[in-house]
Amino acid sequence: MSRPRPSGTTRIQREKRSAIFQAALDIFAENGLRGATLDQIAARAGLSKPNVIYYFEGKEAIYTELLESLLDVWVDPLRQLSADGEPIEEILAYTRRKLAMSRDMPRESRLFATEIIQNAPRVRAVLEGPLKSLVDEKAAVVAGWVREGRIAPVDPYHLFFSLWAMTQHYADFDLQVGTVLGPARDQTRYDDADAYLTSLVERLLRV
Amino acid sequence: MSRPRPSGTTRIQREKRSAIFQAALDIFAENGLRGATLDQIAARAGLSKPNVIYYFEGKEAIYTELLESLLDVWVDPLRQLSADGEPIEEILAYTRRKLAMSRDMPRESRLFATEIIQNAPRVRAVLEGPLKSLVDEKAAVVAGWVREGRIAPVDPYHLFFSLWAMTQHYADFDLQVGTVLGPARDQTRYDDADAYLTSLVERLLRV
DNA sequence: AAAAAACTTGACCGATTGGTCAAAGCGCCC
DNA sequence: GGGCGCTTTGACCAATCGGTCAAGTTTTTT
Repeated sequence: MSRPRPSGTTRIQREKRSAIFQAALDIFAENGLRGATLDQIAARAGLSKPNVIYYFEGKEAIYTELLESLLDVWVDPLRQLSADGEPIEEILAYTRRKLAMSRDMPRESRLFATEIIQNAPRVRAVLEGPLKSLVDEKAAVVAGWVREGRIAPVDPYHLFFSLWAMTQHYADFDLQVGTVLGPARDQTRYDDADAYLTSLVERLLRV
Repeated sequence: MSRPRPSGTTRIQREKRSAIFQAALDIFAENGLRGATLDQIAARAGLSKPNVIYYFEGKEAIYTELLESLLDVWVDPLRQLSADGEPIEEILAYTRRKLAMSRDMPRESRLFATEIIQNAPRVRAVLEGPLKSLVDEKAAVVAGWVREGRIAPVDPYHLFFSLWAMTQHYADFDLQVGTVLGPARDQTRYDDADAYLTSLVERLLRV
């Protein structure tokens, strides 16, 4: 409240706020909110600490704004799941979208994972509202497919849980996956995962 | 180095060290190493901060000792996977052991999850050594079952990844699971998960 | 029961933390 | 090019951090 926010949005504001978000994503994903420091974020963004505070109310504000700005992107793959398509193809496409997000946005995945593990005091409302509604809606679609006999009987909610778990695992537990697979399979990791998940979904859902 | 460790192990030492471990498990699982404070741990254990330091070298020592003491328990379910049993029954039993661990040891699950997500600088050696060996050994068993045509062809490593991911998901993402399922299904959550995973494993592996 | 050993803690310390503030720099429009 | 508002920062602050220490209390040993 005490600090007057700049009124109009200038070019510099867009650039610097974006740089801070990028830096904060790195730092928060690796250490969580409490484990991250403003100095780390400022250093990574190439700014001084007071300068960071000039653009955001404080450390927690960076965290919550970052989280909220990512939530939409994060649940978007599920939004695209269409009741009109061929059921198994739809679920396979959803699985691939989620796996691609693990490959291309591992920091975001880790950020959410850390937040949820630590009881998400900051995104609880979003989980309980929009996310739950969306999942309920799409679960109903899957339940419809089951009723029509177009896929094998399956609990839609646990199906989603397992898809989330398996795809996000490759981002969140990247270190473990890399260690167990060894350097030889570093290149093909996500291709192998894609093939495995494709086969799993088909076997699970084919009537 | 400076502080002389007590020589023999007394009753009080066992009790207090155990109390500190329990408290530390709570705190570390929720905040990670950097996010946890000695004051929090001491308060939860019902001790003064200097008293905690009396029993451990420092915060990091509590963390690493805790982690190491849990590692054995954590990978034990996989160790029990026997090449002599009926393949699908063996993998189902393994899945159930892992799911039971999520139900009964959620804090431990979250502690490991946080550690791995944050690049596990402290358990890397264990991952690269003993864990990798164990997984390689058991993956060979599964590969053997595939070769003999006793289960459907799968990549053993990705099979393990998916089982880890799905079972641990119920502990690590408990808040999300609970929110999506709603209070009505709170009681049956783990029974439903068990039924779902049983069906998934059977459909995935049955020839 | 007395001495030794083990245990406990209030007071304290230097380092780091999130955040403030006044003053100096900079860019952009007239 | 001069002025005004946006931007930047060095110096600083109170709070909290991990950890120390000397002095006391309790438990165990003899």
